[in-house]
Amino acid sequence: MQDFVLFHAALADANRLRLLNLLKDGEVCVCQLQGVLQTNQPKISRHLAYLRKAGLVEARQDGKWAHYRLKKLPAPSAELLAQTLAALQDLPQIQADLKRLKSISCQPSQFGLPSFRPVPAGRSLRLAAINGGKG
Amino acid sequence: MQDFVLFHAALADANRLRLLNLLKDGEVCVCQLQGVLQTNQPKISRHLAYLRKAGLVEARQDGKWAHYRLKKLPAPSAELLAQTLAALQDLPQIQADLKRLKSISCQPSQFGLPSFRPVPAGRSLRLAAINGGKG
DNA sequence: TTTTCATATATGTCAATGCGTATTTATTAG
DNA sequence: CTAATAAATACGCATTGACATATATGAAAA
Repeated sequence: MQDFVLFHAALADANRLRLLNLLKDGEVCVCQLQGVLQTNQPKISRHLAYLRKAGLVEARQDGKWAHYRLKKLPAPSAELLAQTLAALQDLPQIQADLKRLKSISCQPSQFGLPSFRPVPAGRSLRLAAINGGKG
Repeated sequence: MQDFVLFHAALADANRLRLLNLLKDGEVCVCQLQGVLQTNQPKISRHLAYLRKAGLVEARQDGKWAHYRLKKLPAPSAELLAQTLAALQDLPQIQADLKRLKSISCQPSQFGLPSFRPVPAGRSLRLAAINGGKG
């Protein structure tokens, strides 16, 4: 019972719904999430931590970047989440978020490029390449 | 967006999930809901009011009794609620609730439940006076 | 090494929510 | 009318959650 309560509580927040929507097609870097939601970084981090504790997402650390993705859920929850995300697609803001995500690469400082370019996120690029042959 | 948030917030409570489950097969009197959940009356009333404001249930007044039922929901929410209720059916407490509902008729005074739970320890002079004066 | 930067967490404040108790409203009975 | 009963609401309190600011951690750069 408590599982259901926590599950729905995790979805009962606009920021978290937007975050989950951004993760629906694969893992995304925190800095991009911040760029899309246009808010301060601790806020993103807190909501991601909430989702992590609720078991809805998991994180992969890659150097100093953290990439989040949806977690594989047990049967009933997986269906519910999928259905919720599907229903959200009608909302203009949700569509705008996805559009914006595509236009934002993983550039932490939004107003100045770092001297390196980690990876233009998403797709099939493997950051493991950087991990293995870093340098 | 806010609709989704309110919807999930309404489902993010064990009492409300149990209440919705009890309503899934048709309208039920408040006094029966109280009998099944075995708790004080204002608690039931408050959660029902919450569900009413969230648009998930509606009430029918019948003399001094109130009967609640699930409200017809717009497409995405209806599916989500149905799926949630279906998933709940696996829980022992949810099954027990339904079973008890069938065995309870609409006669509130039978349950012997006060509208509030009296203080356990002696020391409440007013309550003692009332109880003593009556009996 | 130190600095820089991306992310996480600690802290303090404020609003929302849930609870138990008490009271009020509305309806029926005498 | 008064009394009794079903349900809703008001009140005080404790817990939770969201937020902004500040600080800590940890990895890469210089």
